Amino acid sequence: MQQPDTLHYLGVRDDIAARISGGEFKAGERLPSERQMQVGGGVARGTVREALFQLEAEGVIYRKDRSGWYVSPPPVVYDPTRWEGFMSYVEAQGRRPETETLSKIEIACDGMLAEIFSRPIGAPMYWIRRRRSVDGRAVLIESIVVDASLAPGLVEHDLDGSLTNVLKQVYGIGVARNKVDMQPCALTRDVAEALRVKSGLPGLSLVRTCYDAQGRVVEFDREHWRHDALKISVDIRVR
Amino acid sequence: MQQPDTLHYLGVRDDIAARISGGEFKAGERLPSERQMQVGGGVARGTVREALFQLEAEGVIYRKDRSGWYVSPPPVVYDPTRWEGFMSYVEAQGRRPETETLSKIEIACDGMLAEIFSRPIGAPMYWIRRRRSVDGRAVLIESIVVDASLAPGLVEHDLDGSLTNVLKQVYGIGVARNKVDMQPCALTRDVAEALRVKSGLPGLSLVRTCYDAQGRVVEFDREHWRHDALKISVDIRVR
DNA sequence: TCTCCACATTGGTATAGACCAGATGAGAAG
DNA sequence: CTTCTCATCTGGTCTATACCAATGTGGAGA
Repeated sequence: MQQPDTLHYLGVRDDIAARISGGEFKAGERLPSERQMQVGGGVARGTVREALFQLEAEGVIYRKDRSGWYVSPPPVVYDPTRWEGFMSYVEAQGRRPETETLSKIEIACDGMLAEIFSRPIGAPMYWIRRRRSVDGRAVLIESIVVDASLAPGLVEHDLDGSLTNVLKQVYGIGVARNKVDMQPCALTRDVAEALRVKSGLPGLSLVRTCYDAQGRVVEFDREHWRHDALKISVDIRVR
Repeated sequence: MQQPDTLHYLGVRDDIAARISGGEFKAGERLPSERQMQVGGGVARGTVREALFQLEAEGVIYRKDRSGWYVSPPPVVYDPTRWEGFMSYVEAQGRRPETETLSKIEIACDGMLAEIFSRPIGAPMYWIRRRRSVDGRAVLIESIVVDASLAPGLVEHDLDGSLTNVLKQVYGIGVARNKVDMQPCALTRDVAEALRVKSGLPGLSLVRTCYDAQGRVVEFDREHWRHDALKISVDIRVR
């Protein structure tokens, strides 16, 4: 059965990939179960899974725990040099953005935050955790910290929309500088649970620090994205 | 042996991670073989591999095919808004950059390139393929296309250094605009082979289009990075 | 009609064993 | 001392099986 230059799992991979690109399965649709694909190809279930992992790494398919494998929708394009928020750029791409606030509490500034915000340890901070979705699929978890002294009562507001808008329109806080760090990572337990994916799945970690015109840190934001949901595009002109 | 909330493979993962952060294994060093770790923990080899895959996804370790698992060195920081080339920013971070030219040939402009470069189909182009390493480990494969009419005889030069420098100093071509797209991907067969990694490993695809002051496309560059070798950092001020 | 529960299905984890091909290193040959 | 060969070690692939836990479904009951 196996040819020397055709590994079984790659054969199965190509098979499934062809059926997807051939239109048999469309974006968002469910694939047949692992056991069904197994009997079709005459291979062990582990081999089918190997092929599915491959396609998952490529961003072609994704899984919902114990529900099945689904065809991935196209990724969202993100430009870190633009000021638009999530809701705005997702919508501009013809997709349906959604934000859920998972928690919003007041915390005391710890050592790391003290350094980032240049505030004393123990100073009040707001900590907001949100889940954002595109077309009904959760794509990122973000963990935002805002200096409570700059935006008192922030957590009383509805934060299921654009936080940037609230900061600007309610508190008059504008952002003058944005520092963004991005790094491939594995999604850790708490994030993976909130995204309802398997812990350890590859993802993209995005850390954003926003400064106002006075150079004060306004917002510190850690985002964890599904690796298949995002495409980064930067357009730079000479300064 | 197994607790309900402690999966075997996560236990093994934590074990290995602790030994790495504890200093037992240092960056670049080899871990014990899978079979050795198996007997130590009293688990099946598949379970040990599951743990190793997890650490690989996290960027903590990497593998050399059929040689063993090694501890990952820290990633290189890349800022797409800066004009520095690879050689320059890697060196600035105290690492040792290296470039090998795998091939450099003249090709005819195909449909896709014609559109990108705004040149007729069949126009002469140079196609350069290079492998770049940090501290002796191959981290990316790049595939560069340059308009041959802008830089005649380019491939006669030594390209094992900075291509940007050659374009500027020999041909007087400067870059005025840079468009960079990044997307998590799986490393496909040819790239994986050149990087000597397993095909399908997660990576980062980076596509760069360079324009000169007249808006002509000077260079079109596709880079495929190991996912654990790169960290992206962007610092943006309001325009 | 709606709700709730039991059950079949699905992916997730784990074991054990087998063989292959590339990498490596030790030893033989020059 | 160098070069070549070969046995050994390593990860890579594959099969087969088993059980678990979450999901989704359909039927019973309110």
